Amino acid sequence: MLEVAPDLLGCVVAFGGCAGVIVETEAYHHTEPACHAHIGVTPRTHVLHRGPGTCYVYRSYGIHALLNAVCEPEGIGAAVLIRALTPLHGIDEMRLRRGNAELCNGPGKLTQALGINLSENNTSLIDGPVLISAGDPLPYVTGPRIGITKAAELPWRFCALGTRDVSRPWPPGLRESL
DNA sequence: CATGGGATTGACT
DNA sequence: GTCAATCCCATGC
Repeated sequence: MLEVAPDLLGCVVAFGGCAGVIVETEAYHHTEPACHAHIGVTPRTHVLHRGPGTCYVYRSYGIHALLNAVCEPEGIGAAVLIRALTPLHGIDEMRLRRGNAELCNGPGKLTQALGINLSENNTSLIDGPVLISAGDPLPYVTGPRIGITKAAELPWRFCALGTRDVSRPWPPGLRESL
């Protein structure tokens, strides 16, 4: 889990003609209360227990879809939240959905840019429709996770260095790495 | 069956 | 910096 989250930095996520390089992730594990799987297996969280390569999409604040990659073995509830991408392909299509705002520098923004919604929940990240393919490792820094109220002190946020495409607040050291 | 909280964003003071 | 928007689902009566 804590290996997979930084490993995903530099990987490519693709959906419907659009693609981007992952530059920011956060790790969630059922042993800590910020993870949805912490409460156990329910109709909502069973997706988190289905094993590596499963796509978990859920709606936050009633508005935004957040994209996760399940990565612990089957039966262990855990996932990596994809928080930001560097746009790679289909940028025109992303702009149609996002307007002139930033395209992918936030978990709710990137799903809107790629067109991912709740119907992609519980699908395969290997067979599609959402695809994640391996990429070159990126240098990164760790920090506390963003926007949560429980277990906020765990340094389970992973940000690639040398890119402006991560969500705010930027971690210390990012600005200097540009 | 009613209620409340949430891994966010964008607009506004 | 603050705040509302708004849907899904877990929880409690």
